[in-house]
Formats: sequence, structure tokens, C-alpha cells
Amino acid sequence: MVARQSQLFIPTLREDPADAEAVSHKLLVRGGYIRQVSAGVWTFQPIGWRVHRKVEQIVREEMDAIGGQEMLMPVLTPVELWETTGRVSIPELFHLEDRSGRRFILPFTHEETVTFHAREIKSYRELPKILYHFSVKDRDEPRPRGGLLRVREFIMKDAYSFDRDEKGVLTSFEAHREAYKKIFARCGLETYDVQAESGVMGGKFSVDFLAPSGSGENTLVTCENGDYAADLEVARAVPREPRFPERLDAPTEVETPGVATIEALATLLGIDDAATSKAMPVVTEGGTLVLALVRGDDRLSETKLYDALRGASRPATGEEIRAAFGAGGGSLGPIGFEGEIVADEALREGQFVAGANRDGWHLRGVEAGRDYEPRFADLREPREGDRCPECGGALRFRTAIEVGHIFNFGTFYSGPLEATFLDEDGSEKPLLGGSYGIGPGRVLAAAVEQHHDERGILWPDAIAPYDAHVLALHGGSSEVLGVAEELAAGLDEAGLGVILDDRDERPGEKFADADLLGCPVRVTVGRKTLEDDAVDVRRRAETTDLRIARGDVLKWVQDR
RNA sequence: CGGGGUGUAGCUCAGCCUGGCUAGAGCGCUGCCUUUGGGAGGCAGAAGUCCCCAGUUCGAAUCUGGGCACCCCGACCA
Repeated sequence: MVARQSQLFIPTLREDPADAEAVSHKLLVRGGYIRQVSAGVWTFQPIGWRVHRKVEQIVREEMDAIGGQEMLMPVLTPVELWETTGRVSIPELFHLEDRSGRRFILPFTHEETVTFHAREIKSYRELPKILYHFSVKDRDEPRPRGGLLRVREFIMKDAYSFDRDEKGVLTSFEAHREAYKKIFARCGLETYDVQAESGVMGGKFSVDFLAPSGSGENTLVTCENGDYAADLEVARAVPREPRFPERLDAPTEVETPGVATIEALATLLGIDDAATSKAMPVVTEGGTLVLALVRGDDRLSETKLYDALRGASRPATGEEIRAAFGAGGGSLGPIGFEGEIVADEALREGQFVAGANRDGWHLRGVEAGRDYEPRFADLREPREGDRCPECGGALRFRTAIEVGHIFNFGTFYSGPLEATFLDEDGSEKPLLGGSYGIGPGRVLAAAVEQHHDERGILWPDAIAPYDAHVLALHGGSSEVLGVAEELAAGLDEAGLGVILDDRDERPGEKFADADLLGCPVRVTVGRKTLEDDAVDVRRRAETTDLRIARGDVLKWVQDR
């Protein structure tokens, strides 16, 4: 059926909404794709929903292709399921009660529920299984942002795999990784599968799919030579070489009155700031004071520190610092400190200026291994100018949207929920699970972020709301309108999705709306083209029309 | 949760500092006319809880206090 724009609900806006910042947010609202109902709560309007469903269908096909079975689990969930796995205390979880006081939650993921069902798997003969659904998720986000980028309610495709052993887990995981690559490629997205930050449940089977874009919450690090991609939080990188001053046989004190920053220190001593070290005392959850050391020009990565300490930590207070070092912040260093020292790899070789643990003094020529014994770890946050850890190539830093996340959760849920099976040897074992999510809304937003120009969206073919936008510049001419209708019907019969702008509007408005909506091809019928028994066609990405015979339109659209 | 910003017509905004007649503009909307290849023009018109509550004042969109909502930065993000 040809969609008649005169009948559709596509409220476009001439101006950017005042509260929008991200390009995808602006264009999706302006194009009438989405509207906000409340902070982080959005309606997909008819054409927005059309795009959403196209993304869903691609996801569905690729999930089915790896043996996934679609189902539908409820949103309303009894709290007991989550109490069993200990996840009720997650602050993002929405809670509610029914009239008699029974407690429920609105989950943001369905591991508990799917594992509840997986208890019906009794034998290794039934494994592996991949179950998935598309359903509404709720998250009580402290700060929704960026239109569809971070929301409080959204639809997610979440899939769950169940396997009998590590080999099966690996197979399921890699099948999903490949399926996801196909999904994003089909959606016209540039994405990278990268090691996700490990976090609580992490481990090596935790991979994020990042789509570089103008807005987003992650930073993607890629090598110019294409051999390395990582999330900034866990990325490895090679910092530049410092210009070291002359080597010293032993640390030498130097007075540095009033110097509290690396910048001031480097300036005062006339040295490279990369030839200094920065001391950050932190206190672990167990209450132990640990000294983290990074190069003066580097930033400490909190994620990496978390990994290095195998747990959370907080910056030490002024009193704790004074008690442990006998000096205040700004003059701290490794020498003379009694506790554990974790030093960044960049401090392994060379002599650095460090705090002397004496207010107003520093030490020159401090050398790891000779003057103090640290445990080395990668602690620094990579930054512009670093080189690729694989090949030494230049690294690129781009903001990115996380469009998918796949990870392995082992027995985290099957244990507490007692989802077990009998293995071939007759022993009872917990199912090994994996979890695989894709947010179609984010895919859609990322597609707009990656494909747009100053006039509007340029949808990738596979997810465009319509394949062809036929503009009837009829201006009261029933003949022109008739030809446009005929043409649209022809394209429709050939299986294309067609939207016909039959509105009683001026040409300029139709062109502007067509550009904004962003369908891949535009077909214009007007008095001028009729004179030539022709129509004008153009791809959305181009800026000029091509006049072709009416009879050639279908072929042109299909061959383009 | 910390910091910053905004809230006036459907949308984008002016007015607020320095209180004062009936609260404005552009776009959009309704009717009529004209026009019809990049948001054209004319005439007529509809449309407001000036975010809410309280206070100050003869008088509050404007000043004060409290609250709410939304946006941005940060924290958070199993």
C-alpha cells in the first residue's frame, strides 16, 4: 500500500527543539519520528515505529539464523525472582505493588525470568538453547539524556544462551558476536566489537559493540591501521617517550616551595612533565591505603585501578594522607611509603621526579626497582597522541554509542535459581548462561548520528521508513497528481515501500520535508517533468536531480 | 546526588535587570483570495494557568521564599 502523506501523522518541525543537543535527538524529533512524554520516556510515532520495526526484523532474522527462538516474557515481574539472585538492591530498578501489597519490579533485563523458564531444561540432550525476545525494559536512570541515547523505558532485544560446558559457551558467544556484526552491518552502522569493562560479573566474555557518533557516552579508541579497537576505559596504548634529564646515581632532594601541581613542578625544574610521577593514595574497601602511581602527564583510569586493586577504592582523605606519608598532597611519592605501591607500566623504565613525602620538597632521579618496589599495572587513561599497542600506529578517539553488549554470566543466575541439568555422566550441573542485548532505539539513533547532513537524515537503505519518496508537485493539477499516484503504485507493486507526498503544500515545503525524513530516493513529478513525459529522481545523498523517462523509474530505483 | 541553565501561544523566542494601561514577535493553525520546482504573498481570525504555591506591594510575567519540570556537565550505568 502506498502511504499517502496527506493522511499520515508525521508532525515535522521547521526548527530544532530547544532542549535537544545531539544530532539524532534533533532530527528524529524534527522529522516527526519520536516525541518525548517525560524525561527519558519516548513515543515512537508512526514512521519512527516503522524504522524501529525494520531494525527489529533484521535482528530477528539474524537471531533466528543462529538458532534463536523468539518468545515473549512479561514486564511485570514478582520481586521474589530478583531477591533470589540478589539483584533487588540495584538502584535503577523500578518497584511497585499491587492492591494487596504484593511486590513487583519492572526489570531492565530478563535473566531471572528466562532462567526461571530454563529450569524446565532437564538434560544435556536439550542443550544448547538460545531464547530471545523483544520487550519493554524500564530503568530508573538518574540522568536520561540525548534523546534516545539514554532513556528510562525502551525496547530491547535480549537473548539468552544456555550451555552445558565452556566449549558450548564459547560457541554460543562467538555465534552471537558474528550475528551482531551482521546485524549492525545490515543496519548500515559502523561498529566495533571491543572488550567491555570487566565490572562485577565481567571476565573475558564481555564485549561491547560501539558505534562511533557525534554524541554518546563511551569513547572508542581505534588504530589508524585497523588492528586495534577498544573502549577508552580499558584501552591499552603506548604513551610518548619522555625527555629524561641526566641520570642520577641516587634520588636527590630538591626544594619545591608551594608547588602543588605537575605543571608547576615541571616548569620550576625546567623538565618534561612526562619525566615526573604523580602519586594518588587511595583506600580500598578493606580499609588498606594503597599508593597508585602514574606518570605526571597521565590521568589515572578509575576502571583500570578497579581492576588492579580487584575492587573499589576511594581517594584517601587529607588526614589519612598526612598520617601515612607525613606530608600533604602535592609532595607525595613512593620513597618511604610503607604500604603497597601500584605503579603504571610507563614508570617501569627511567628516572622520574617524585614527591619527597616532605612538604615543599621533591626527589629527582627516582627509579622503580632501585629506589622502591612497586607492583606494575596498566593504570593510565590513553589519550590523544598515544600509539597503538599492536603496531605503533596513531590512535583515534571518538565518542560512541553502545548499541549492543554480549557477555557470559556463567552460573550467576542458574545457581541461585537452581536451573540444573543432568550431564552425560549423570551428574547434576547448573546451566551456563550468556546474555546478549541490542537496543533497536539506540541503533536507530546511531544510524542518524552516522548518516545525516545539514538538511536531515540519510537513512541506510535497510532501515529507511520507506524506500522511495514520491513528490507530487501538483499545485492543483489533477493530471500531475494522477501520474504521481500511478508511479507510486507501480513502485509499490514491485515490492518497494513508497510514501507519496500528495499534500496540498508548496514544493519548497515538500522538498524540505523529504530531505528531513531522509528516504533513500526521491522521485519528483511536476508539470515540468510531465512535459517531457519524465520524472526527476535523485538519491538522498545527492544534490541534483536526474530527469528520466517515466517508464524507467522502477529500473533506476532498483539499479541505483 | 553535586554544579550550571531554562520554564511566557502548538513551535522558536522577546519582555523580567529598572513592577504600571488590554502580555508581544516570527513560524504554525482556521477562513477567503492569490500563488505553485527549495518552507511565496494579501486580508480576516482563533489561540496564554506568563510552570506551581506562598509572600511583598495600591499593583507581580517582572521582586522575595519554597516547590516542580526539563536540558547540559559531573557522579552513576550488573
